[in-house]
Amino acid sequence: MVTAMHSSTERSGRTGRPRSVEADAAILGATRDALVELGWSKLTLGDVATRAGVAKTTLYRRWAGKNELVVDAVAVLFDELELPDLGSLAADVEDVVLQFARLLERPETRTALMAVVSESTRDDALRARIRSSIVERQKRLVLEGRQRAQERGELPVQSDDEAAARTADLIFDVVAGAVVHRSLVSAEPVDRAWAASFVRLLLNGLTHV
Amino acid sequence: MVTAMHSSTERSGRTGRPRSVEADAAILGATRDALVELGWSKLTLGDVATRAGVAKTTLYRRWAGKNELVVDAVAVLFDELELPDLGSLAADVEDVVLQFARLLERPETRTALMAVVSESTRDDALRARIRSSIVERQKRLVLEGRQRAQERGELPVQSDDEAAARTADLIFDVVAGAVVHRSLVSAEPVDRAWAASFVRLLLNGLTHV
DNA sequence: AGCTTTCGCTACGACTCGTAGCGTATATCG
DNA sequence: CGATATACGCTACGAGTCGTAGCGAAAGCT
Repeated sequence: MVTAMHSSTERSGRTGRPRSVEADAAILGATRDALVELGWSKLTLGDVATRAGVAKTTLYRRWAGKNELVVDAVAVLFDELELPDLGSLAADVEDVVLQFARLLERPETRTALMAVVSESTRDDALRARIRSSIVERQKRLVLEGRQRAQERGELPVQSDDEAAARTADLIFDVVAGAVVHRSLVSAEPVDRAWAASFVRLLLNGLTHV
Repeated sequence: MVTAMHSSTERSGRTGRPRSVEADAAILGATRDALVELGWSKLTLGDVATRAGVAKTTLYRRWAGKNELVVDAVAVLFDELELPDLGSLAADVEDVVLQFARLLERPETRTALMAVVSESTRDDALRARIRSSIVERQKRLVLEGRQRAQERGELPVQSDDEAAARTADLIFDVVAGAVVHRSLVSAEPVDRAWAASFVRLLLNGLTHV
């Protein structure tokens, strides 16, 4: 393993000089700034190092390359997403959709997210990193929403655990995929009107409109 | 305008030596080959030129850069998609979903599609190119499917034309987004089982399962 | 013919990459 | 305290890519 976990405290048996945590924060912040100003393709590690007030070699000591660095820099932004309790499943989902859309409107995430996904198609380690630090973390929103909807009686309880897990994955792909496609590919605004019609489709289906 | 249209015949008032159409085909083919072997990030225009048996300068005379070249090289693959008539809306959609998934399994499209979308977030001309040569062209599948379903009585006819257009766009984003997300982000297989449960969700909704 | 544009080729400066080597700084361990 | 171990900043480097310029030759049109 080239790069170990960064966020967690691994202050165990290590004996030498510890890595500066301030440098870590400065580098990730500088990476986001550079993404905003330059975008993915024109971002260089040398530039990030200068912005962070850090030597370029320090960057390479901590991250294997641009891909890994950007994933870490962007991942934290997704943790801001929260599922509110607005009284109904439709309202809850609609709110999260709008939150997610606002996140995708930010230049950092716009330019970085699809780029790292593209890179991950030829790099298994990178794909695993994206999954664990972004995708898998946000499935909590689906699980929480379903739990609440079941308590309200809006959704039936699935007895089979495996089937329930598959359904949750399906919903996640549909919601995240639709919002990403609308926002980044179709390049049309995800506003309240679109979110409302999407949620109606998601809950009632095409034939029950 | 740096690069003019390539596909259409613009054999009008031009007076000098015409551009070689064989070169065009060779370049686009070489681009796809290079995408398969190297992936987006390691693909270089010099390498493509060598593969195509063409001078590097010829490439730059026709395309502004890597982005535009790859969009043209990949766009034609999407025209292979066809909407079959299997008797029911569900069966038709399921089949297209599987076709689309197979297209996304190919290394060329896997690595290129998300990359150019990422680049397009900072390049309006590129975004327009993607829309006109890929996205907008494939909406035909949605329109055709709806038309057929309405004739079968599976879907109601929307009298308001604007509302109908918005619905078509919504469906397109949901279907394409879900398949792309499942295949490229979640990196899980889009098999018959997944396609079936997705179509069930799309037609009946979460609450009518 | 003459004109116009494309072609292949070579060469170029500018830039980025990722690494190596060095001396210095800052921690833990005996 | 000294010894050890690791991280740091800095400089320098070869390798590779970019996009462009300049040239003579080729291939169309009128």
